[in-house]
Amino acid sequence: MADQKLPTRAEDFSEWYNQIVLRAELADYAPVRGCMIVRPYGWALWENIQQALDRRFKATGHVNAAFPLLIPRSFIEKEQSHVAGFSPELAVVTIGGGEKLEEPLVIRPTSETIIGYAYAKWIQSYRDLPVLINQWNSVVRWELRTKLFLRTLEFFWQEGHTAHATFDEAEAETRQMLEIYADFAINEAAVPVIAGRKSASERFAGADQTYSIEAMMGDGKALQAGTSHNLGQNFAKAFNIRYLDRDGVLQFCWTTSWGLSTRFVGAIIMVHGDDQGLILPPRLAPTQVVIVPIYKTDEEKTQVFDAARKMRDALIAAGVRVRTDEREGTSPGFKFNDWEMRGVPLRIEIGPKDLAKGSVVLARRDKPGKEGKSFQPQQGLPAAVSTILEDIQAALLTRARNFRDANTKEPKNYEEFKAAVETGFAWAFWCGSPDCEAKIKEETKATVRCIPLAQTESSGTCILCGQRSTEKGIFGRAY
RNA sequence: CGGGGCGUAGCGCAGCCUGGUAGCGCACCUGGUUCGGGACCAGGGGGUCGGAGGUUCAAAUCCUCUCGCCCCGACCA
Repeated sequence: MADQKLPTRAEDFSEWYNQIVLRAELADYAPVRGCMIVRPYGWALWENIQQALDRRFKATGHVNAAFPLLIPRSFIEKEQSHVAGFSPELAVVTIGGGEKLEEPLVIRPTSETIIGYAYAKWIQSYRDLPVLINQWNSVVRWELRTKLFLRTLEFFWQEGHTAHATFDEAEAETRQMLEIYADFAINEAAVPVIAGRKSASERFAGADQTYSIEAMMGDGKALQAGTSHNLGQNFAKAFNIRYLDRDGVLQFCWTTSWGLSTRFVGAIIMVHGDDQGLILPPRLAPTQVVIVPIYKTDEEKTQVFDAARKMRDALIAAGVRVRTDEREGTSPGFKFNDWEMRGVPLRIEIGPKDLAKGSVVLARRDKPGKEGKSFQPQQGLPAAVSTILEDIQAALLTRARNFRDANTKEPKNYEEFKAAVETGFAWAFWCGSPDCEAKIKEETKATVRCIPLAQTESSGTCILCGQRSTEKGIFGRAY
């Protein structure tokens, strides 16, 4: 049993990640380079992410729809910076039904253009606004370097697209969706994120303003976990999305778009996972509780299974996502490790000794070994389990936040800055010039992840050039 | 696309240097003993050695080309 242990995160973070994805059966490699098969367990996690987000979208007035996968190439070319940004990574269909197509079709890398086309047809009057549509789909971007969940040629996401009468409304929408992403990340995924504005160089192709939520992974690197764009009137002008205002004047709409992808699964893995494997936040875990029955004889087995199933049913009735592991031929010890690899937040062990005492053993995934184990009476178990799951959820967030804060420095000078971004984030004033940004990246591999919306000081000097500056950025090496 | 590494059973690898017709561990199947932290014994199934071409009596092994994957860089959610 030599190969049962994962490499530790300290040894090889990248390999640790790859193996968790494969061994927890979240995803597998596809026959096409850079593509991913999302396995049922990974998809179940994604479905829970979808539900948590979709709920929030609906609550803020958005509706879902579906737009086509294939887009006329000319559409992509209508918005200048959009085509410049995306053309290198487009997959293009040139043959259909055995015939060369008159106009090649691109497989959507994102849907601003096709949606712009539709919105232009649908919107006539200010009375038609705002339009608040989201779609759950997959998109294709021909990336050079891929990694399961974090960057694949095809990835699953949601993309929201809205149209408004004024800049202010569009900006409010952009910021609202950013807040929704942050709320989701923190309260559902227990992933602490920093919400902020992107620098010009990191802006979405075709956006006036891009906002993002940024999280710190277990190796100190940053991951952009969701983005929200104020597209200004760029796409409205490219696709002629116009409305007649109250005064009878024809105006261009103001549009937004925002997306969060299966990359977020990668964030959950890298934020919470430990050297035993995955740790899933209870609110998103496909299985929140696993019951492992322990027995020797057939008679014990019957009794233990019976008790385990009753317990399972009581937990289901209490709204807990629970399953019993009734596999034959594997030892309890194996099952413990197996479910720890898969990140199940709470394990219930039940055996003959527990039946005799009317108790069970609970083992928390977030606290390895004895420390996380406790005896619990079978009476009132569902309530106790719910409480513990909430406690785990909170503990994961606290731990992740502490880790991030411990690895976030406020360097006084450029030397300290360089040291800080070796291991984590640096929170530093930046003059805003692309030159300084580029030079910092060249010298340290770190980039401005975002300029946080929550600023703590009103002015200082740029960490590189020393010019007066009014905003601090979060710098770090990014995935 | 540049640099590096690797393709041999589902997974991890040995064999290759020095050609002789494929092996180990894990996993899988069967039976038995086990079972409160990754069990053990016995038996068994599974391979176009990434692909194509070449050299040779004979190629996993030598030569040429090719495809793919992983890691590191440049670009990105």
